[in-house]
Amino acid sequence: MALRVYNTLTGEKELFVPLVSGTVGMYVCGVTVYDYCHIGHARAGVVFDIIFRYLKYAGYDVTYVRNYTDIDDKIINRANQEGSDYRTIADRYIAAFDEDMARLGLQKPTVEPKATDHMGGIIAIIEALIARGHAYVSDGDVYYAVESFPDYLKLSGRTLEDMLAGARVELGDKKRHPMDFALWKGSKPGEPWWHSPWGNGRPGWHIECSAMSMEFLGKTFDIHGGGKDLVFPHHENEIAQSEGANGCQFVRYWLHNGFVNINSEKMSKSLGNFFTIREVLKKYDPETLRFFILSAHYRSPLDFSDQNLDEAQSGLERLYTCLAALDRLPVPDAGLDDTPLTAVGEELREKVEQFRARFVEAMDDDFNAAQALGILFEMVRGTNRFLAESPVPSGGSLQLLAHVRALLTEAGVVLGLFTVSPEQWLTGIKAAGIGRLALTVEQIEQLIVARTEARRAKDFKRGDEIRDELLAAGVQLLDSAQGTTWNIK
RNA sequence: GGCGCGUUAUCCAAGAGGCUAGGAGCCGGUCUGCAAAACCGUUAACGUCGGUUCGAAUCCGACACGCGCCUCCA
Repeated sequence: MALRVYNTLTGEKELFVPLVSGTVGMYVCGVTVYDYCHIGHARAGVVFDIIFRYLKYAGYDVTYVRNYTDIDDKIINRANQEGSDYRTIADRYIAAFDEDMARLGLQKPTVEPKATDHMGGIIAIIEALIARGHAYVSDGDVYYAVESFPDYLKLSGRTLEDMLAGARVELGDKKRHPMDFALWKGSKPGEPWWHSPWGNGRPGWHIECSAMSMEFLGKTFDIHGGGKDLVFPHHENEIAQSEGANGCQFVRYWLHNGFVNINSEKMSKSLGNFFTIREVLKKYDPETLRFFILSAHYRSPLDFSDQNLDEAQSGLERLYTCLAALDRLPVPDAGLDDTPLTAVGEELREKVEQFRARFVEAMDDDFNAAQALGILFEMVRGTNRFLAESPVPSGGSLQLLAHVRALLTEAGVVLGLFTVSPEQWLTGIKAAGIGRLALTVEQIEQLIVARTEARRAKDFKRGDEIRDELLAAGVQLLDSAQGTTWNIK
Protein backbone atom coordinates (compact mmCIF):
# COMPACT_ATOMS: atom_id res chain seq x y z
CA MET A 1 0.00 0.00 0.00
CA ALA A 2 2.13 2.80 -1.30
CA LEU A 3 1.65 5.59 -3.75
CA ARG A 4 3.09 5.03 -7.20
CA VAL A 5 3.17 7.80 -9.79
CA TYR A 6 4.00 7.89 -13.47
CA ASN A 7 7.06 10.10 -13.92
CA THR A 8 7.45 11.64 -17.37
CA LEU A 9 11.17 11.97 -16.71
CA THR A 10 11.71 8.21 -16.51
CA GLY A 11 8.65 7.08 -18.45
CA GLU A 12 7.74 4.69 -15.65
CA LYS A 13 5.50 4.35 -12.66
CA GLU A 14 7.66 4.87 -9.61
CA LEU A 15 7.23 4.55 -5.90
CA PHE A 16 6.60 8.06 -4.60
CA VAL A 17 9.19 9.00 -1.99
CA PRO A 18 9.16 12.68 -1.01
CA LEU A 19 12.31 14.63 -0.34
CA VAL A 20 11.28 15.25 3.25
CA SER A 21 9.27 12.46 4.80
CA GLY A 22 5.65 13.41 5.38
CA THR A 23 5.68 16.55 3.26
CA VAL A 24 5.19 17.25 -0.41
CA GLY A 25 6.17 20.30 -2.45
CA MET A 26 4.10 20.52 -5.62
CA TYR A 27 4.18 23.13 -8.37
CA VAL A 28 1.61 23.16 -11.16
CA CYS A 29 1.66 25.50 -14.13
CA GLY A 30 -1.45 27.62 -14.02
CA VAL A 31 -2.46 29.78 -16.94
CA THR A 32 -1.30 32.72 -18.95
CA VAL A 33 -4.14 35.12 -18.27
CA TYR A 34 -5.21 36.56 -21.60
CA ASP A 35 -8.57 34.84 -22.23
CA TYR A 36 -11.30 32.73 -20.66
CA CYS A 37 -10.36 29.19 -19.72
CA HIS A 38 -11.53 26.25 -21.79
CA ILE A 39 -12.26 22.65 -20.92
CA GLY A 40 -8.60 21.72 -21.25
CA HIS A 41 -7.83 24.09 -18.40
CA ALA A 42 -10.71 22.60 -16.46
CA ARG A 43 -9.17 19.17 -16.82
CA ALA A 44 -5.74 20.26 -15.67
CA GLY A 45 -7.32 22.09 -12.76
CA VAL A 46 -9.47 19.16 -11.65
CA VAL A 47 -6.72 16.58 -12.14
CA PHE A 48 -4.23 18.37 -9.94
CA ASP A 49 -6.97 19.27 -7.50
CA ILE A 50 -7.63 15.61 -6.79
CA ILE A 51 -3.89 14.91 -6.66
CA PHE A 52 -3.64 17.67 -4.06
CA ARG A 53 -6.64 16.29 -2.18
CA TYR A 54 -5.42 12.72 -2.29
CA LEU A 55 -1.92 13.59 -1.09
CA LYS A 56 -3.51 15.30 1.90
CA TYR A 57 -5.84 12.33 2.44
CA ALA A 58 -2.77 10.09 2.41
CA GLY A 59 -1.42 12.14 5.30
CA TYR A 60 1.08 14.41 3.62
CA ASP A 61 1.58 18.03 4.53
CA VAL A 62 1.35 19.50 1.03
CA THR A 63 2.59 22.86 -0.16
CA TYR A 64 0.82 23.40 -3.45
CA VAL A 65 1.90 26.29 -5.67
CA ARG A 66 0.00 27.23 -8.80
CA ASN A 67 1.05 30.35 -10.66
CA TYR A 68 -0.51 33.00 -12.81
CA THR A 69 1.66 34.10 -15.72
CA ASP A 70 0.51 37.69 -15.91
CA ILE A 71 3.09 39.11 -18.31
CA ASP A 72 3.55 37.65 -21.76
CA ASP A 73 3.33 38.53 -25.46
CA LYS A 74 -0.24 37.25 -25.66
CA ILE A 75 -1.39 39.50 -22.87
CA ILE A 76 0.31 42.47 -24.50
CA ASN A 77 -1.27 41.64 -27.86
CA ARG A 78 -4.67 41.40 -26.27
CA ALA A 79 -4.16 44.74 -24.55
CA ASN A 80 -3.15 46.36 -27.83
CA GLN A 81 -6.23 44.95 -29.55
CA GLU A 82 -8.47 46.39 -26.89
CA GLY A 83 -6.55 49.60 -26.47
CA SER A 84 -6.00 48.92 -22.79
CA ASP A 85 -2.93 47.88 -20.80
CA TYR A 86 -1.54 44.50 -19.84
CA ARG A 87 -2.54 44.90 -16.17
CA THR A 88 -6.20 45.39 -16.99
CA ILE A 89 -6.21 42.26 -19.15
CA ALA A 90 -4.30 40.17 -16.64
CA ASP A 91 -6.49 41.20 -13.71
CA ARG A 92 -9.67 40.55 -15.63
CA TYR A 93 -8.68 37.02 -16.59
CA ILE A 94 -7.23 36.22 -13.20
CA ALA A 95 -10.65 37.02 -11.76
CA ALA A 96 -12.34 34.90 -14.45
CA PHE A 97 -9.97 32.00 -13.77
CA ASP A 98 -10.64 32.17 -10.03
CA GLU A 99 -14.36 32.22 -10.64
CA ASP A 100 -14.28 29.23 -13.03
CA MET A 101 -12.08 27.15 -10.78
CA ALA A 102 -14.21 27.93 -7.75
CA ARG A 103 -17.30 26.78 -9.61
CA LEU A 104 -15.54 23.52 -10.46
CA GLY A 105 -14.94 23.08 -6.76
CA LEU A 106 -11.15 23.34 -6.79
CA GLN A 107 -9.50 23.79 -3.45
CA LYS A 108 -7.27 26.83 -3.24
CA PRO A 109 -3.57 26.04 -3.61
CA THR A 110 -1.31 27.01 -0.73
CA VAL A 111 0.11 29.88 -2.76
CA GLU A 112 -0.93 31.42 -6.08
CA PRO A 113 1.91 33.70 -7.06
CA LYS A 114 2.02 36.07 -10.00
CA ALA A 115 5.02 36.39 -12.30
CA THR A 116 5.12 40.19 -12.01
CA ASP A 117 5.56 39.91 -8.24
CA HIS A 118 8.76 37.94 -8.72
CA MET A 119 10.92 40.12 -10.94
CA GLY A 120 13.74 40.09 -8.38
CA GLY A 121 13.90 36.30 -8.38
CA ILE A 122 13.67 36.16 -12.17
CA ILE A 123 16.57 38.59 -12.60
CA ALA A 124 18.66 36.74 -10.01
CA ILE A 125 18.30 33.44 -11.90
CA ILE A 126 19.22 35.08 -15.21
CA GLU A 127 22.29 36.61 -13.59
CA ALA A 128 23.32 33.23 -12.21
CA LEU A 129 22.85 31.66 -15.64
CA ILE A 130 25.03 34.28 -17.28
CA ALA A 131 27.68 33.84 -14.58
CA ARG A 132 27.69 30.07 -15.11
CA GLY A 133 27.98 30.39 -18.87
CA HIS A 134 24.47 29.16 -19.65
CA ALA A 135 23.16 32.47 -20.97
CA TYR A 136 24.34 35.42 -23.00
CA VAL A 137 23.25 38.99 -23.62
CA SER A 138 22.41 39.92 -27.17
CA ASP A 139 21.26 43.41 -28.08
CA GLY A 140 19.12 44.04 -24.99
CA ASP A 141 17.80 40.46 -24.87
CA VAL A 142 19.18 37.58 -22.86
CA TYR A 143 19.13 34.05 -24.30
CA TYR A 144 19.68 30.63 -22.85
CA ALA A 145 22.45 28.75 -24.66
CA VAL A 146 20.93 25.29 -24.98
CA GLU A 147 24.22 23.73 -26.07
CA SER A 148 25.72 24.64 -22.70
CA PHE A 149 23.31 22.29 -20.92
CA PRO A 150 24.05 18.65 -21.78
CA ASP A 151 20.80 17.40 -20.20
CA TYR A 152 18.67 19.59 -22.44
CA LEU A 153 15.56 17.71 -23.70
CA LYS A 154 15.93 14.92 -21.14
CA LEU A 155 12.24 15.22 -20.26
CA SER A 156 10.97 14.64 -23.79
CA GLY A 157 13.73 12.13 -24.53
CA ARG A 158 14.99 13.82 -27.64
CA THR A 159 18.11 15.49 -28.93
CA LEU A 160 18.74 18.88 -30.49
CA GLU A 161 19.27 17.12 -33.83
CA ASP A 162 15.85 15.45 -33.56
CA MET A 163 14.23 18.77 -32.88
CA LEU A 164 15.94 20.56 -35.73
CA ALA A 165 14.93 17.77 -38.11
CA GLY A 166 11.39 19.10 -37.70
CA ALA A 167 12.73 22.05 -39.69
CA ARG A 168 10.20 24.49 -38.39
CA VAL A 169 12.62 26.42 -36.27
CA GLU A 170 13.02 30.09 -37.00
CA LEU A 171 16.50 31.45 -37.24
CA GLY A 172 16.86 34.59 -35.20
CA ASP A 173 19.98 36.63 -35.84
CA LYS A 174 20.19 37.47 -32.16
CA LYS A 175 20.57 33.82 -31.21
CA ARG A 176 23.68 31.70 -31.39
CA HIS A 177 21.75 28.46 -31.79
CA PRO A 178 18.28 28.24 -33.33
CA MET A 179 16.93 26.42 -30.25
CA ASP A 180 18.18 29.05 -27.81
CA PHE A 181 15.25 30.72 -26.04
CA ALA A 182 14.69 34.14 -24.49
CA LEU A 183 15.12 34.65 -20.77
CA TRP A 184 14.70 38.41 -20.98
CA LYS A 185 13.30 40.52 -23.79
CA GLY A 186 14.15 44.18 -24.26
CA SER A 187 10.93 46.19 -24.38
CA LYS A 188 9.75 47.96 -27.46
CA PRO A 189 8.20 51.42 -27.14
CA GLY A 190 4.77 51.30 -25.52
CA GLU A 191 5.31 47.87 -23.98
CA PRO A 192 5.40 47.23 -20.24
CA TRP A 193 8.88 47.00 -18.79
CA TRP A 194 10.92 46.42 -15.65
CA HIS A 195 14.45 47.57 -14.84
CA SER A 196 17.19 45.03 -15.26
CA PRO A 197 20.99 44.90 -15.61
CA TRP A 198 20.40 44.47 -19.38
CA GLY A 199 18.13 47.45 -19.78
CA ASN A 200 14.37 47.81 -19.54
CA GLY A 201 12.46 44.75 -20.54
CA ARG A 202 10.32 41.85 -19.46
CA PRO A 203 10.88 38.18 -18.74
CA GLY A 204 10.58 35.51 -21.42
CA TRP A 205 8.07 32.72 -20.97
CA HIS A 206 9.41 29.84 -18.75
CA ILE A 207 11.68 31.81 -16.43
CA GLU A 208 8.82 32.91 -14.15
CA CYS A 209 8.09 29.29 -13.21
CA SER A 210 11.72 28.64 -12.31
CA ALA A 211 11.69 31.73 -10.10
CA MET A 212 8.37 31.12 -8.36
CA SER A 213 8.91 27.42 -7.72
CA MET A 214 12.33 28.13 -6.20
CA GLU A 215 10.92 30.91 -4.06
CA PHE A 216 8.24 28.76 -2.46
CA LEU A 217 9.55 25.20 -2.74
CA GLY A 218 13.34 25.49 -2.91
CA LYS A 219 15.89 24.45 -5.50
CA THR A 220 14.72 20.84 -5.54
CA PHE A 221 11.16 19.76 -4.91
CA ASP A 222 8.90 16.75 -5.32
CA ILE A 223 6.20 17.19 -7.93
CA HIS A 224 5.84 19.43 -10.93
CA GLY A 225 2.68 19.17 -12.98
CA GLY A 226 0.91 20.56 -16.00
CA GLY A 227 -0.67 19.56 -19.27
CA LYS A 228 1.14 17.25 -21.65
CA ASP A 229 1.61 20.12 -24.08
CA LEU A 230 3.92 21.82 -21.64
CA VAL A 231 6.55 19.08 -21.73
CA PHE A 232 8.25 20.86 -24.59
CA PRO A 233 9.22 23.62 -24.57
CA HIS A 234 8.01 24.95 -21.25
CA HIS A 235 9.11 22.27 -18.79
CA GLU A 236 12.20 21.39 -20.73
CA ASN A 237 13.26 25.02 -20.50
CA GLU A 238 12.39 25.25 -16.83
CA ILE A 239 14.74 22.33 -16.19
CA ALA A 240 17.52 23.99 -18.18
CA GLN A 241 17.07 27.24 -16.26
CA SER A 242 16.72 25.86 -12.76
CA GLU A 243 19.35 23.14 -13.00
CA GLY A 244 21.68 25.44 -14.93
CA ALA A 245 21.42 28.14 -12.28
CA ASN A 246 21.38 25.93 -9.17
CA GLY A 247 23.56 23.02 -10.23
CA CYS A 248 21.23 20.49 -8.65
CA GLN A 249 18.17 18.45 -9.57
CA PHE A 250 15.09 20.60 -10.10
CA VAL A 251 12.10 18.24 -9.87
CA ARG A 252 11.88 14.60 -8.80
CA TYR A 253 8.51 13.63 -10.29
CA TRP A 254 7.05 15.20 -13.42
CA LEU A 255 3.31 14.61 -13.86
CA HIS A 256 1.42 15.50 -17.02
CA ASN A 257 -2.28 15.28 -17.74
CA GLY A 258 -3.65 14.23 -21.14
CA PHE A 259 -5.59 16.41 -23.53
CA VAL A 260 -9.26 17.00 -23.95
CA ASN A 261 -10.24 16.02 -27.48
CA ILE A 262 -13.08 17.00 -29.75
CA ASN A 263 -13.78 14.23 -32.26
CA SER A 264 -10.46 12.64 -31.30
CA GLU A 265 -8.55 15.84 -32.01
CA LYS A 266 -6.85 17.97 -29.44
CA MET A 267 -8.91 20.88 -28.21
CA SER A 268 -6.81 23.97 -28.72
CA LYS A 269 -6.92 27.63 -29.38
CA SER A 270 -5.17 27.34 -32.70
CA LEU A 271 -7.63 24.76 -34.03
CA GLY A 272 -10.48 26.89 -32.73
CA ASN A 273 -12.35 23.78 -31.54
CA PHE A 274 -12.58 24.73 -27.90
CA PHE A 275 -15.39 25.31 -25.43
CA THR A 276 -14.95 27.65 -22.52
CA ILE A 277 -15.74 26.45 -19.04
CA ARG A 278 -18.45 29.05 -18.65
CA GLU A 279 -20.16 27.94 -21.88
CA VAL A 280 -20.25 24.34 -20.74
CA LEU A 281 -21.47 25.23 -17.25
CA LYS A 282 -24.51 26.91 -18.79
CA LYS A 283 -25.62 23.49 -19.90
CA TYR A 284 -24.10 21.12 -17.36
CA ASP A 285 -23.73 21.14 -13.63
CA PRO A 286 -20.13 21.70 -12.44
CA GLU A 287 -20.00 18.38 -10.64
CA THR A 288 -21.12 16.63 -13.81
CA LEU A 289 -18.15 18.16 -15.60
CA ARG A 290 -15.86 17.12 -12.76
CA PHE A 291 -17.30 13.60 -12.77
CA PHE A 292 -16.77 13.42 -16.52
CA ILE A 293 -13.12 14.43 -16.11
CA LEU A 294 -12.62 11.84 -13.38
CA SER A 295 -14.19 9.09 -15.44
CA ALA A 296 -10.99 8.65 -17.47
CA HIS A 297 -7.46 8.24 -16.15
CA TYR A 298 -5.73 11.62 -16.01
CA ARG A 299 -3.06 10.68 -18.57
CA SER A 300 -5.50 9.33 -21.18
CA PRO A 301 -7.10 11.51 -23.80
CA LEU A 302 -10.65 12.51 -22.92
CA ASP A 303 -13.19 12.95 -25.69
CA PHE A 304 -15.53 15.82 -25.04
CA SER A 305 -19.06 15.51 -26.43
CA ASP A 306 -22.64 16.12 -25.36
CA GLN A 307 -23.27 12.40 -25.33
CA ASN A 308 -20.37 11.79 -22.98
CA LEU A 309 -21.44 14.63 -20.69
CA ASP A 310 -25.00 13.27 -20.66
CA GLU A 311 -23.68 9.86 -19.68
CA ALA A 312 -21.60 11.42 -16.95
CA GLN A 313 -24.70 13.13 -15.63
CA SER A 314 -26.62 9.84 -15.60
CA GLY A 315 -23.81 8.18 -13.71
CA LEU A 316 -23.55 10.95 -11.14
CA GLU A 317 -27.31 10.93 -10.77
CA ARG A 318 -27.16 7.26 -9.86
CA LEU A 319 -24.72 8.05 -7.07
CA TYR A 320 -26.75 11.01 -5.82
CA THR A 321 -30.01 9.04 -5.96
CA CYS A 322 -28.49 6.46 -3.67
CA LEU A 323 -27.16 9.13 -1.32
CA ALA A 324 -30.62 10.72 -1.20
CA ALA A 325 -32.12 7.36 -0.24
CA LEU A 326 -29.54 6.97 2.52
CA ASP A 327 -30.27 10.45 3.82
CA ARG A 328 -33.95 9.66 4.18
CA LEU A 329 -33.21 6.87 6.67
CA PRO A 330 -33.59 7.50 10.39
CA VAL A 331 -30.50 7.99 12.53
CA PRO A 332 -29.45 4.59 13.92
CA ASP A 333 -29.64 3.85 17.64
CA ALA A 334 -26.39 3.82 19.48
CA GLY A 335 -27.22 0.46 21.09
CA LEU A 336 -25.98 -2.84 19.77
CA ASP A 337 -28.29 -4.95 17.73
CA ASP A 338 -27.87 -8.69 17.43
CA THR A 339 -30.32 -9.21 14.59
CA PRO A 340 -28.30 -11.09 12.01
CA LEU A 341 -27.95 -9.49 8.60
CA THR A 342 -29.48 -11.16 5.58
CA ALA A 343 -27.23 -12.63 2.90
CA VAL A 344 -27.54 -9.43 0.89
CA GLY A 345 -26.70 -7.45 4.04
CA GLU A 346 -23.63 -9.59 4.66
CA GLU A 347 -22.51 -8.92 1.12
CA LEU A 348 -22.86 -5.19 1.67
CA ARG A 349 -21.02 -5.41 4.98
CA GLU A 350 -18.14 -7.06 3.17
CA LYS A 351 -18.08 -4.27 0.57
CA VAL A 352 -18.09 -1.71 3.37
CA GLU A 353 -15.19 -3.39 5.11
CA GLN A 354 -13.10 -3.56 1.96
CA PHE A 355 -14.07 -0.17 0.64
CA ARG A 356 -11.32 2.03 2.06
CA ALA A 357 -8.53 -0.37 1.15
CA ARG A 358 -9.81 -0.73 -2.40
CA PHE A 359 -10.27 3.00 -2.80
CA VAL A 360 -6.75 3.68 -1.58
CA GLU A 361 -5.37 0.96 -3.79
CA ALA A 362 -6.95 2.58 -6.85
CA MET A 363 -5.77 6.07 -5.96
CA ASP A 364 -2.32 4.83 -4.99
CA ASP A 365 -1.97 3.48 -8.50
CA ASP A 366 -1.10 6.78 -10.16
CA PHE A 367 -4.31 8.47 -8.99
CA ASN A 368 -6.67 6.13 -10.82
CA ALA A 369 -9.87 8.01 -10.13
CA ALA A 370 -11.79 6.14 -12.84
CA GLN A 371 -11.15 2.89 -11.02
CA ALA A 372 -12.04 4.52 -7.72
CA LEU A 373 -15.40 5.55 -9.16
CA GLY A 374 -16.02 1.96 -10.15
CA ILE A 375 -15.57 0.99 -6.51
CA LEU A 376 -18.11 3.61 -5.45
CA PHE A 377 -20.61 2.23 -7.94
CA GLU A 378 -20.14 -1.28 -6.63
CA MET A 379 -20.97 -0.14 -3.13
CA VAL A 380 -23.98 1.79 -4.43
CA ARG A 381 -25.28 -1.32 -6.15
CA GLY A 382 -24.86 -3.31 -2.95
CA THR A 383 -26.70 -0.61 -1.04
CA ASN A 384 -29.59 -0.42 -3.50
CA ARG A 385 -29.93 -4.13 -3.44
CA PHE A 386 -30.02 -4.16 0.34
CA LEU A 387 -32.55 -1.32 0.45
CA ALA A 388 -34.75 -3.08 -2.09
CA GLU A 389 -34.78 -6.12 0.13
CA SER A 390 -35.18 -4.28 3.45
CA PRO A 391 -36.96 -0.99 2.71
CA VAL A 392 -37.44 -0.25 6.42
CA PRO A 393 -34.12 -1.19 7.97
CA SER A 394 -33.47 -0.98 11.67
CA GLY A 395 -30.79 -1.62 14.25
CA GLY A 396 -27.62 -3.07 12.82
CA SER A 397 -28.84 -2.57 9.27
CA LEU A 398 -29.18 1.15 9.87
CA GLN A 399 -25.71 1.27 11.35
CA LEU A 400 -24.34 -0.49 8.30
CA LEU A 401 -26.08 1.98 6.00
CA ALA A 402 -24.81 4.92 8.03
CA HIS A 403 -21.34 3.49 7.53
CA VAL A 404 -21.93 3.37 3.77
CA ARG A 405 -22.95 7.01 3.80
CA ALA A 406 -19.84 8.00 5.79
CA LEU A 407 -17.54 6.16 3.39
CA LEU A 408 -19.14 7.71 0.32
CA THR A 409 -18.75 11.12 1.90
CA GLU A 410 -15.10 10.39 2.67
CA ALA A 411 -14.39 9.36 -0.92
CA GLY A 412 -16.37 12.36 -2.12
CA VAL A 413 -14.05 14.69 -0.25
CA VAL A 414 -11.04 13.23 -2.07
CA LEU A 415 -12.73 13.34 -5.46
CA GLY A 416 -14.41 16.70 -4.90
CA LEU A 417 -17.87 15.17 -5.37
CA PHE A 418 -21.04 15.29 -3.26
CA THR A 419 -20.39 18.87 -2.24
CA VAL A 420 -24.10 19.65 -2.19
CA SER A 421 -26.87 17.74 -0.46
CA PRO A 422 -28.30 14.97 -2.65
CA GLU A 423 -31.81 16.45 -2.65
CA GLN A 424 -30.40 19.81 -3.60
CA TRP A 425 -28.31 18.35 -6.42
CA LEU A 426 -31.20 16.34 -7.80
CA THR A 427 -33.56 19.33 -7.76
CA GLY A 428 -30.81 21.48 -9.22
CA ILE A 429 -30.56 19.18 -12.23
CA LYS A 430 -34.31 19.48 -12.65
CA ALA A 431 -34.30 23.27 -12.29
CA ALA A 432 -31.57 23.57 -14.91
CA GLY A 433 -33.85 21.87 -17.42
CA ILE A 434 -36.94 24.01 -16.77
CA GLY A 435 -35.46 27.03 -18.53
CA ARG A 436 -35.27 25.03 -21.75
CA LEU A 437 -38.93 23.98 -21.68
CA ALA A 438 -41.75 25.49 -23.68
CA LEU A 439 -44.11 25.04 -20.71
CA THR A 440 -44.22 26.89 -17.41
CA VAL A 441 -44.24 25.09 -14.09
CA GLU A 442 -47.87 26.24 -13.57
CA GLN A 443 -48.99 24.75 -16.88
CA ILE A 444 -47.28 21.49 -16.08
CA GLU A 445 -48.90 21.27 -12.70
CA GLN A 446 -52.33 22.09 -14.07
CA LEU A 447 -51.99 19.28 -16.58
CA ILE A 448 -50.94 16.92 -13.84
CA VAL A 449 -54.04 17.79 -11.81
CA ALA A 450 -56.23 17.22 -14.87
CA ARG A 451 -54.59 13.88 -15.45
CA THR A 452 -55.00 12.80 -11.84
CA GLU A 453 -58.72 13.63 -12.04
CA ALA A 454 -59.09 11.71 -15.29
CA ARG A 455 -57.35 8.70 -13.82
CA ARG A 456 -59.49 8.83 -10.70
CA ALA A 457 -62.51 8.71 -13.00
CA LYS A 458 -60.88 5.73 -14.73
CA ASP A 459 -60.58 7.76 -17.91
CA PHE A 460 -57.17 6.29 -18.65
CA LYS A 461 -57.30 7.27 -22.28
CA ARG A 462 -57.46 10.97 -21.40
CA GLY A 463 -54.84 10.50 -18.68
CA ASP A 464 -52.42 8.83 -21.05
CA GLU A 465 -52.97 11.57 -23.62
CA ILE A 466 -51.86 14.18 -21.11
CA ARG A 467 -48.89 12.06 -20.17
CA ASP A 468 -47.82 11.70 -23.80
CA GLU A 469 -48.34 15.38 -24.40
CA LEU A 470 -46.10 16.32 -21.50
CA LEU A 471 -43.49 13.78 -22.52
CA ALA A 472 -43.39 15.25 -26.01
CA ALA A 473 -42.74 18.63 -24.38
CA GLY A 474 -39.86 17.10 -22.41
CA VAL A 475 -41.60 16.52 -19.11
CA GLN A 476 -41.48 13.05 -17.65
CA LEU A 477 -44.10 12.11 -15.08
CA LEU A 478 -43.19 10.09 -12.02
CA ASP A 479 -46.15 8.37 -10.43
CA SER A 480 -45.81 7.05 -6.94
CA ALA A 481 -48.01 6.13 -4.01
CA GLN A 482 -47.59 9.68 -2.70
CA GLY A 483 -48.82 11.24 -5.94
CA THR A 484 -47.35 12.42 -9.19
CA THR A 485 -44.14 14.41 -9.49
CA TRP A 486 -42.24 15.27 -12.63
CA ASN A 487 -38.82 15.52 -14.12
CA ILE A 488 -37.12 17.01 -17.14
CA LYS A 489 -36.33 14.43 -19.77
C1' G B 1 11.01 12.96 -41.69
C1' G B 2 12.35 12.20 -36.16
C1' C B 3 10.35 10.77 -31.37
C1' G B 4 6.27 9.03 -28.46
C1' C B 5 1.26 7.23 -27.27
C1' G B 6 -3.14 4.60 -28.26
C1' U B 7 -6.65 0.63 -30.57
C1' U B 8 -11.07 -3.27 -24.80
C1' A B 9 -18.27 -5.41 -26.31
C1' U B 10 -23.57 -0.88 -29.10
C1' C B 11 -21.11 3.63 -26.77
C1' C B 12 -17.83 5.67 -22.70
C1' A B 13 -14.08 3.43 -19.76
C1' A B 14 -10.64 0.63 -15.93
C1' G B 15 -7.34 -3.47 -15.99
C1' A B 16 -1.62 -5.23 -17.72
C1' G B 17 0.39 -12.96 -17.64
C1' G B 18 -4.41 -17.33 -14.67
C1' C B 19 -8.66 -13.75 -10.13
C1' U B 20 -17.08 -10.64 -11.83
C1' A B 21 -13.96 -3.51 -13.01
C1' G B 22 -17.58 0.22 -13.54
C1' G B 23 -21.13 3.52 -16.15
C1' A B 24 -24.70 4.45 -20.26
C1' G B 25 -27.65 1.34 -23.52
C1' C B 26 -30.28 -3.33 -25.08
C1' C B 27 -33.12 -7.24 -23.10
C1' G B 28 -35.77 -9.74 -18.82
C1' G B 29 -38.01 -8.91 -13.91
C1' U B 30 -40.16 -5.99 -9.48
C1' C B 31 -43.62 -1.90 -9.22
C1' U B 32 -48.00 0.06 -12.24
C1' G B 33 -54.77 0.48 -14.78
C1' C B 34 -50.94 0.57 -18.73
C1' A B 35 -46.49 3.04 -18.76
C1' A B 36 -42.49 6.01 -17.09
C1' A B 37 -39.02 6.70 -13.17
C1' A B 38 -36.42 3.93 -9.54
C1' C B 39 -34.45 -0.69 -8.26
C1' C B 40 -32.80 -5.80 -9.31
C1' G B 41 -30.92 -9.30 -12.88
C1' U B 42 -28.60 -10.23 -17.52
C1' U B 43 -25.76 -9.88 -22.06
C1' A B 44 -21.15 -9.15 -24.58
C1' A B 45 -14.68 -7.36 -25.66
C1' C B 46 -9.78 -7.18 -25.96
C1' G B 47 -7.16 -3.88 -34.10
C1' U B 48 -4.58 -7.80 -37.61
C1' C B 49 -0.81 -11.53 -38.20
C1' G B 50 3.09 -14.14 -35.99
C1' G B 51 6.15 -15.42 -31.51
C1' U B 52 7.30 -16.46 -26.00
C1' U B 53 4.47 -19.36 -22.20
C1' C B 54 1.24 -24.92 -19.28
C1' G B 55 -1.68 -20.33 -19.95
C1' A B 56 -1.65 -13.73 -23.44
C1' A B 57 -6.24 -7.91 -23.66
C1' U B 58 -1.87 -8.15 -20.68
C1' C B 59 5.04 -9.78 -22.64
C1' C B 60 7.95 -9.61 -27.70
C1' G B 61 7.97 -8.56 -33.14
C1' A B 62 5.70 -6.95 -37.66
C1' C B 63 1.59 -4.62 -39.96
C1' A B 64 -2.86 -1.52 -40.20
C1' C B 65 -5.51 2.50 -38.36
C1' G B 66 -5.94 6.81 -35.06
C1' C B 67 -3.59 10.59 -32.19
C1' G B 68 0.21 13.69 -30.04
C1' C B 69 4.98 16.42 -29.79
C1' C B 70 8.88 18.54 -32.92
C1' U B 71 5.56 26.33 -33.33
C1' C B 72 1.83 29.49 -28.84
C1' C B 73 -1.02 25.77 -25.83
C1' A B 74 -3.68 22.68 -19.82
